[in-house]
Amino acid sequence: MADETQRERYNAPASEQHWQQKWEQGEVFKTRTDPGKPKCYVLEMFPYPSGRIHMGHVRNYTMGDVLARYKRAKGFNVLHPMGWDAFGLPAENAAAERKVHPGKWTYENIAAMKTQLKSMGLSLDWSREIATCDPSYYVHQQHLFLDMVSKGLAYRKSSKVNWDPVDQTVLANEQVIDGKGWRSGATVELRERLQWAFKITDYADDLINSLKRLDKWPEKVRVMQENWIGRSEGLMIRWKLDATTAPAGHTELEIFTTRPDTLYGASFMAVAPDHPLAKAAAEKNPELAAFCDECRRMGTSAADVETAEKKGFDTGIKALHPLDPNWRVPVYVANFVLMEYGTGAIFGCPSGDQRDIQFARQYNLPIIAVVVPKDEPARSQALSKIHEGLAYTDDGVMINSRELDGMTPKVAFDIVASKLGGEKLGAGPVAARKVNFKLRDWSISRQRYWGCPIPVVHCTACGIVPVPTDDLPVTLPEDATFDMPGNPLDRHPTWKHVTCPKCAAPALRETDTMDTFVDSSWYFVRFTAPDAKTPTDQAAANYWLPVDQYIGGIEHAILHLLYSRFFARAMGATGHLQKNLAEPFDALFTQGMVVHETYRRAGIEPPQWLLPTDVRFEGEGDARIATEAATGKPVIIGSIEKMSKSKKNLVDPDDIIAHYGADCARWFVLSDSPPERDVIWTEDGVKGANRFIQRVWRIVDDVADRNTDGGEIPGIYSPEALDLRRIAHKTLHAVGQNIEGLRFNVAVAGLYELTNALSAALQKPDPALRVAVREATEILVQLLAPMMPHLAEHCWARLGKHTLIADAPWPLAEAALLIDDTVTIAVQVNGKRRDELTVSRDLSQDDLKALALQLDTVVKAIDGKTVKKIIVVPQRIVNVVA
RNA sequence: GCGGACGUGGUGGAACCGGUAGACACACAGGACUUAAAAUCCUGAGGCCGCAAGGCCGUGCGGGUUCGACUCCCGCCGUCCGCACCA
Repeated sequence: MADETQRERYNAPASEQHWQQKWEQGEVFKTRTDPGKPKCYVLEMFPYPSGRIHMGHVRNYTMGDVLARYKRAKGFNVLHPMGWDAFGLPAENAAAERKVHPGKWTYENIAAMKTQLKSMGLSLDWSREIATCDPSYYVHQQHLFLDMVSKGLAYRKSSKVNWDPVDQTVLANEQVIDGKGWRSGATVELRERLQWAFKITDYADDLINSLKRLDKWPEKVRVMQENWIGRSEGLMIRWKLDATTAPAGHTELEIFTTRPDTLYGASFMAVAPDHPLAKAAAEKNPELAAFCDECRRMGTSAADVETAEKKGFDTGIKALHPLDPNWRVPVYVANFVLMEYGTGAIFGCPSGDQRDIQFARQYNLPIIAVVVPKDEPARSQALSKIHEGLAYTDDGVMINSRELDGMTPKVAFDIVASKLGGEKLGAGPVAARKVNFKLRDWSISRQRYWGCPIPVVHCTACGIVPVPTDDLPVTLPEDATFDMPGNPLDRHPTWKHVTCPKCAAPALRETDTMDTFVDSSWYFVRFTAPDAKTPTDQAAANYWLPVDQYIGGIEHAILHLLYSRFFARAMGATGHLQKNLAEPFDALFTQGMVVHETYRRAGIEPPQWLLPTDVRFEGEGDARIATEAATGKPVIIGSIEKMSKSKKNLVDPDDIIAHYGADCARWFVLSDSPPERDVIWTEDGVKGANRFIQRVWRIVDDVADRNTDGGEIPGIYSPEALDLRRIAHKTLHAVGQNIEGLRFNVAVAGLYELTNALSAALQKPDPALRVAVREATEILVQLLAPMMPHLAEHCWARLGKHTLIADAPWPLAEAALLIDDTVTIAVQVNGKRRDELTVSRDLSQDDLKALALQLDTVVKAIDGKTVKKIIVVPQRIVNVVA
């Protein structure tokens, strides 16, 4: 037996390199489509090739890898691919700043990050690697695009677009945050432009309804998507305008409402400043025109909206109430009415809407309560609140509403809908039921170089002509310039000048490229057949899809996931995927961030942040004192925040892997914190993980030294051996369950327990334990394998195995060992724990009751009172009620 | 404002379907080994009272249901996140 001083420490960096080579040489993780085997598609959101991986990547890919390796061991044919979301602005910014071509920059970054990912020992099938910037990928995207054009799912529309004056590009609504560009932070302007868009609104209903079926998605994400799509049922109502007051040509005003039941509470109409009626009225009214301009200038940021007053301008126009033509309602232009939603016009019922009541109070408009609680005193309270300016928006009964009085709002809604639906205004009905969505079509045109070219040609004679399939891909020109703002493709001297594919006349190429969200909306499909000549290989797609477990950050909860869901449907409609697939991701998991303390120089404003590696610490716990390593000057230990370049609270995965090894980093990010929550990166935690690795190695080395595998399996195990076997098999069972449920932190805790039990057993010289120790050690190593694959391989070899643990099947737990012969049962008196009993598990309830009642502690607690009843929960508890 | 999640020791957290709260880890304290340190091993620890045995309290707060509540229900308080004038 090697004594402790002789025993070599586990050399992680050397071992890890060795085993990574073995895996690569054996093509261990190469996946083939095999309909004979059950499949499991594990996918982590692919990275943007920024240049270096960060701890967030380490956490994300480790989680996926644990699941992938586990499923492999369980006998699944696992697809676990990796690629690069490689188009996007940073490459162009780098080109402008450093005079390096975006392609060169991107591919160099990919090479660097690929090396880093490989050093993590992930069980990836690198033969399926995809880079979305590669023509071999985007050629298929161009095919998909043209097929979507022919199905009407991609179309051009003139629309107001969000123009980012700094990035010189159009932004999707989703990329505008509080009125500012999501990348540049510049205030976004509105411009009219012809844009390519995807008809995601065609699927609005399906996208919202299908959310119900996604029961393995976080509730939070489903709710976010539901809110984003924003379905509401209501009524379109056309109001006749009083001809003596309305501008010429305007005879009616159509509004959308979800509350037609409150029509008798109407006290005003309001239109958006950009509404045609507002514009027409403004033509003859300079004051109104000025008001509309002022509204347009008003910020739309959250802060602006919150503080902004409800402002309006009475146009003098009157609308005729649809339920009473003698009732004239004034039409205002109001700053809180949005042109983009509904018809850009509303009717205001102040008593039932908080915005309306504010508006009405400001302009002295009538406030008529129409819905109030059915019974007192709630009704009086609601009425007085309305009087104070608080709208009543809950359910109740109709009042002040003539024929609707006494009805519920729901019934009133239906009555109004059918009444007005049956009446005519001109050729059409006065009102019609309508479902409205907040979701807009997805505008994909970007005035950028580093994106997928939109494969169409503009011909003066033929209009928009698709590039013929044989001419695809339309590739990006290499010799673009990046030294000025604007679109490099548009100012390229020759690229856009082509002949029309239809009439051969000189024509112009489309110079817009696609939003990079398009690239990531179908990459998971391409992974199933990355070399197919067509965008998809149906057989492969049918076998592999949907993705069984998708793992990524919550920041993609809305856009990426919604777009991917749309693409699955659009690809079904264009024949690239089976139609009934629809949902691309069966289960979704959103992992938490990696966070770290922040450090800054003391007494300096604005803050000067320091890297953790530049700070020295003295003392422990709360008494820690930090100084700057280089100068010895005091450093303030700040709050724990998401690792970011700006706060410099970064830990470089490369440093950790070089020093402690990938397994250590992997183990750390899996430990302690539940995977959906943030994990705090600490040096102590990493050291703890490293201690555990060394401890496992010592145990395995020790067990191997003792050569215990020669032992005969005894007919009867000693009680101690049986205990160890029980712990091993119970842990085996629990770790499997916990990995499947992605409760990695709980799995880790179980592995610590098994390790503790094993070290305790090793301290005992009992030879009867040898076989059980050997068995428990092998189980431990196999359970560690998905999480710390290199260490596990090393231990496996040390235990004399000549195969890779990566190829070893997951061990089977012996069912008999999962059940204890004896159980410890808590004994309560009146629900308070007083004692415990260790008894045979099949002891009868009556015997158990008798035993419990004999306990001194129980007798004392009963204190002579009559025992009323005794509750026995088998194998858990006895509760004496006295 | 609307929607969602969460609240457990010094810290991260565990606790199956309502059944012994605090597993496991970090930090801490004490001890062993060592000339010393590191490494390793052992022990202790929710709070209060007590030498101890033991007792009382205890999962944000207040109620309720139950033989029994971290878990279920009602009402508060607090933290975090998402959306935001969506008619």
